[in-house]
Amino acid sequence: MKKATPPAKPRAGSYHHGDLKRALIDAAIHIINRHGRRALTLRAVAAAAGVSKNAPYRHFTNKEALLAAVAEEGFRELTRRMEETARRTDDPLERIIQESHVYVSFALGNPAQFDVMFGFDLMSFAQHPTLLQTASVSAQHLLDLVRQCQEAGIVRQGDVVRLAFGAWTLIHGFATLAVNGLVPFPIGKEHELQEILREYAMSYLEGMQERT
Amino acid sequence: MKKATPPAKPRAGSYHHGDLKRALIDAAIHIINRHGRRALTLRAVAAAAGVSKNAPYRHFTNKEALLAAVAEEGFRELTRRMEETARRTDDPLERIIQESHVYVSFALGNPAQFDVMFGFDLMSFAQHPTLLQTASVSAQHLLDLVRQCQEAGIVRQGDVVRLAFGAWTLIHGFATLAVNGLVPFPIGKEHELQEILREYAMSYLEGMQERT
DNA sequence: TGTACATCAGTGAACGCGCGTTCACTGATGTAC
DNA sequence: TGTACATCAGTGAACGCGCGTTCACTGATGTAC
Repeated sequence: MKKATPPAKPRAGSYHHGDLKRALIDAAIHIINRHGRRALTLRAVAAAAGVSKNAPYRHFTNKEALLAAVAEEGFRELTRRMEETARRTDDPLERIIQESHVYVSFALGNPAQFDVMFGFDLMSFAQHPTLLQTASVSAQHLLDLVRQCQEAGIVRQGDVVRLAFGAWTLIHGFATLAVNGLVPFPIGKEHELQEILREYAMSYLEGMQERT
Repeated sequence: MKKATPPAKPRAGSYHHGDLKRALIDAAIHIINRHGRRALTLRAVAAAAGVSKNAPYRHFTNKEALLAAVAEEGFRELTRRMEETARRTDDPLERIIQESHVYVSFALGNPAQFDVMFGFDLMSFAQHPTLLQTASVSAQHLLDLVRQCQEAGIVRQGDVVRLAFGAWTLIHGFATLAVNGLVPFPIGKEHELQEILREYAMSYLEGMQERT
């Protein structure tokens, strides 16, 4: 079962519903992850939140705005999980391996949301500044991670953006293909996924060591 | 300008249109790449092919079938370009670098089609056997490539599927992120894209060398 | 070679549905005096 | 503390549109005799 991030403050002193905006976002995330992108209609979201079909317009100017909120919440949750994982160890190598796992797990557990987060057709990042900002926090986290690897001598010196983007590329590609069921070997069990990601991360990092 | 793959045999002795099926697929590809996924409606495709809005039903059982054809044609074209590139050199290292470039270029040039090719929500591969088969030809091509690298001693021995999938993962991730405009450095010019892909491919292959 | 018939690619009109969105409203809550 | 008013979250009905799909048809082509 998926629990909403922090308890979402019931805000006792609120108007009728309590915190409908929050409830709508949660409902939208639930629907999109369970039933796919096409099932995400404003009507369905409103119904799931137990509210009439045009109530959402009090909180979102239109459907796209709700979708942007779904994506934004996705980035926030992803960052939260990665940071939580980072706190568990000091070893930057282990961090990068564990966080790769978190990234792919998030994608597998929230396939359609993940798709929206990186879907260019449905909306453009530029039009949703807070989304852009939230997404760049995730990116920044990765950047820091790679910088730590550089400092620890695991990864060679050089443009950290290029190095980090390479790592992201690998993990993001894995996540994308995994979501679409295109991984040609079993990753259903936790340890299988762990193992293969460890292998890939190690290989990538080896390739990223100082060149002779 | 995009030319249909081979001249698509006008089939002079055909009924009214000549080869409407082919024309519909071409029109669909044109529309989806130019105006995005949402603009791809059967009506628009029919209109673009200069035919009434229900004529497509003579050739496709429904919209999803047309979409599957669009995806299939994408894999066919991608494979064609990769094979063409492979023919230009005997050096497996150079092949893998050049074909990476072809892969990403295809994605950038045909963003929405690329999206459909790997979009799980709109259809499931399993329901379209010929699509699955065409896609696996692309996969097989990559597998052969990595095997050649093994034989040339560029890549270590071991499970070729795992090694190849890792490479795919990297390139596919790059393509996906590039399509969404998320690459944090310029790749607009040909040589910029070439250069960064060469860097990544080299790093990946270094990581894939024999381990001590 | 000519006629009668079968086939089937493409037509035109229409159906029905689900959707995002708008409008005029209601009624609960917060606030000024 | 009590009353009058303003605010605004949520309602119910309806609009209008675009879409996929169906239906009965038409008319060009291929084929049998």
